Formats: sequence, structure tokens, C-alpha cells
Amino acid sequence: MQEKEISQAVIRRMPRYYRYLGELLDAGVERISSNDLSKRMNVTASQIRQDLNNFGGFGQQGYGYNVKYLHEEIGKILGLNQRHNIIVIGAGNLGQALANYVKFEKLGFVIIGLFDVNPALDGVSVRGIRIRMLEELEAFCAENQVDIAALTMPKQKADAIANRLVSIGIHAIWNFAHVDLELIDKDVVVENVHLSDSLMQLSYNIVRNQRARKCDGRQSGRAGDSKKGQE
Amino acid sequence: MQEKEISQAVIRRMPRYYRYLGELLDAGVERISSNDLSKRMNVTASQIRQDLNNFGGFGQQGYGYNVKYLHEEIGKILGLNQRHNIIVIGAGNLGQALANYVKFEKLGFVIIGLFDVNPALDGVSVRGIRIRMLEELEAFCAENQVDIAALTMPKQKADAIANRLVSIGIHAIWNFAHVDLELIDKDVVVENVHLSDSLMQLSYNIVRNQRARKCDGRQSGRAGDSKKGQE
DNA sequence: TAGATTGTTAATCGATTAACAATC
DNA sequence: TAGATTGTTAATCGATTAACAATC
Repeated sequence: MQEKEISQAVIRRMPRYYRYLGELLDAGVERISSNDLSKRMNVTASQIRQDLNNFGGFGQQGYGYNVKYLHEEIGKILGLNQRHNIIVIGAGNLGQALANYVKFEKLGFVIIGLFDVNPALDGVSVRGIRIRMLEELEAFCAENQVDIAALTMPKQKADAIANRLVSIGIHAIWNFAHVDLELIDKDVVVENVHLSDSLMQLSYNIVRNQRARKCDGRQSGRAGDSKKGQE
Repeated sequence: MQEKEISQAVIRRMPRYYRYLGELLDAGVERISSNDLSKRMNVTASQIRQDLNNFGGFGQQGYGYNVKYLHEEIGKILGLNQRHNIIVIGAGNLGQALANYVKFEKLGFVIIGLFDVNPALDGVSVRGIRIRMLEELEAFCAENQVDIAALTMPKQKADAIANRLVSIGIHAIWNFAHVDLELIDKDVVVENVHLSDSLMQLSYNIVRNQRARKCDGRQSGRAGDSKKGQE
């Protein structure tokens, strides 16, 4: 009876489909074929059809896909048809930036609380959301349904707080701390946003490009790039 | 003569190796085998050896890998041995959060400028970095070496500004705007950070887990989870 | 009906894992 | 030398692409 597991590679692509379909919807496009969509998105039509068919047949032979319907269905697949309440642990710059980012609400993600240990922040409001002290965490979670906890505090504290959250009954963590969380409960879903890692990937590709350019230059006989070991 | 292309799947794992090796280094560990590292990191030893051997033989039979050496070498591979100057376009909450995040500097990424169109922000300083008006962009880039531009402005403006940056000669973009940039120059490297997509992936896994829990409950005959369609 | 395009199966490609000879 | 562990080749697995029959 168990559903076949869908690979995370597929899941990673779904939000992108959702975004493109949203744009088509806004542009008033009614239907689209996998072929047309593939050209816009720079993927193969085959991949689109395979990806979608993991979840069901949303199209119609000879017609393609109804944009509005497919957009809605992908939204449901991604859980955007239900509201997700978020608390943010760590009300520093990043935490406050998340709280200020209104676009999440349109997708059903609502930040309902901010927590910090810094007494100077106690009671301060960010876009109408009060910053509370971490001691109040348990009481707050007892009174409010919290679906996701975003961790934006220093990595040293991340494990302890994450497990505290898990023990309160929170099953989903959006982790911005630069560690791999070690959780007591394996049923918790964790989504990592490691900005440093992202920068390093960018950096790798920068130096790779530099090397490629240097080779090109050498091939075409351009002068001026013979010195190496530059800082 | 061209180097064999290394897959992005490998590149994505390199920062994680770098991080674990850094932790081992701090903990005073001198050497580590692929097997020990694989246990810590929850990957196969085979994968570690394969990944590293894309870049060269950093280990020694019968010994393993020297932590300090390997850490350094991966750093070089990722381009962390050179300084990368960053400007941030969009000095809103996220832009300011990036500017305030000191940890990037330890990795060689230094934010040297913030730009915005909002006159109210003109001249304001964030951690000693002055916010400038977007008109000054070209002049600033002529006077300063800029290696990376981080885009944290609304998505509507992203394409135009990205291409403006590219035409100034910037080859690397760290894109936080929720669009796939359409660039005039294909040689530019783009690293996307799509926070909404990340949230949606998390959300998918949440509802998948909910469904799984519901099934478990049914199988083991537990009561109290028969009602469905909860908000 | 004819044309278009899906859903799905089969073929290919690439990435991961296993195995082991080389060697420290 | 014997034991350990790499670097690397071969085997497996999974993901992507191609092909095409089904069908709107």
C-alpha cells in the first residue's frame, strides 16, 4: 500500500514548475504543452512529463496541460493549500529579514513569532510580530500551532534548541545555522539553507571560469596572463 | 588539454567536506581515513574517495588523509585562497543581513558596497559599509574590484540590473531574487538562493510525513487520527 | 477523422557503490 | 614485513532522455 517514494531530485524541481505556471497564469495563458514549457524552462519535455506523472496524469492528449489546474495541483502537492505557521529562533538580522519578507505569506507561510535571548530585543516588534524571550518558547508553542521553526541563531546553540523544539512536538525545521543538526527524533524534516556553502559553490565556479578564460587566452595567443600565483 | 568537467553534484558536496575538516582541525585531529569521515558525515567512504580523486590524490595508503592539508586543498579548490569582493544590490532587510554576517569574511568573501534606490537609505552605514545610490554603481565598480554581486532586490528589477552588472564586467551573481535570470552573456556564473523554493520543499516533506504518520496510525490501529481534512 | 500531445515503456546516460590491486 | 587504507576500475543503481502507442 505504501506510495512509491519520490526522489528529492523531482521535489527540488516542483517549486520551479509552480513558479513558471504562476507566471503563465498571470500572463493569461490558458494551456501549455510540455514542449512549450520545456523551451521556456530549459529542461526536456520528457522530464516535465515524467516529473508530473509521479503525482498523476494532469494533462490531456492532444491538448497539453491546463495552466490554472496544473498550477493548483502542484500547489497542493507542495502543501501550499494549507497554512504553515512559522516561528523564527534568533531575531538577528536574518531572522528579522525573514519576518519582513511578506512574500512567504502569499504561499501560506505565516511567521507568527520571533524568539531571541537578547533582553534588549524583548518586546520589540518586527512587522507587528513581537520578539519574545526564549524562555517563553514552550508556553507559546502550547498556545499556538507551530508547524515550522526557522533557526537563524549561531550554530553553537542550534543542536540544543532544535532538540528542544522537537521535544515540544515541532516536526519541521528550516535550518539557517551552518551545521548538520543532530536530532533525537528521526521523523523530523529538516531543510537546510547554508549560505556559506552557496557562496563557496559560486566561488568554485568563478575560479573554474577564470582558469577556462586563461586557457582561451593562451590558445588565442593573448599576452598578459602568463604570470601566475597572483594574490 | 581541457580538464574533465566535474559534476555539480560533486561541487555541492565540497563545502560540506570543508566544513567537517575544519571542525576536525579545530578539534586537533591530525589524520582521518575516508572510512572514519564517512561515518561522521553519513556518506559512503567510496563517495568521499571518488569525490576527492576528481581533484587529485590527497591521501596516502595505509594512513588516510592529513586533516590540515586536505582542508587547505579543498579550500583552494573552492577558491577560498583568494579574496572575493562582493557588492549587494538592494539594501533592504536581506541585503543588510548579508552585510552584517561577519562569517563570510573568514572565508575570504568581503562585502565592500551596498546599493539601493531608496534615497532614505543614502549614506546610511551598515557595519561600516556605506549604502550608495544605484546611480553610483558604475563609478564604484570602476574604482573597486568587484568579484560578486549579490542581488537582493525585488525580482521585477533583477534582470535589468543583472545585465547592467554584466555589462560592467561582473562575472558572478549571487541571486536571491525569485527569478531565473536571463543574461546577455552566457559566461557569467549564477548561484541562486531561492528561499521560497526551499520553504516549498520543506512543506512538501511536511505533508508527506503527515500522510505517512496517518498511515502508520491506521496500520497500528491507533485511534484518534481517523478524522481528516483538518485545516 | 487527422493532428497533437500525453502517459509510459524502453534505452541511455551519469552517479554511486563495491571491490581490489597498489602502496604506504 | 603485515596491516591499513588509498586510488581506481568494475558493477550497480537511479535519473534522464528518447520513443511511441494510447487517446483526446
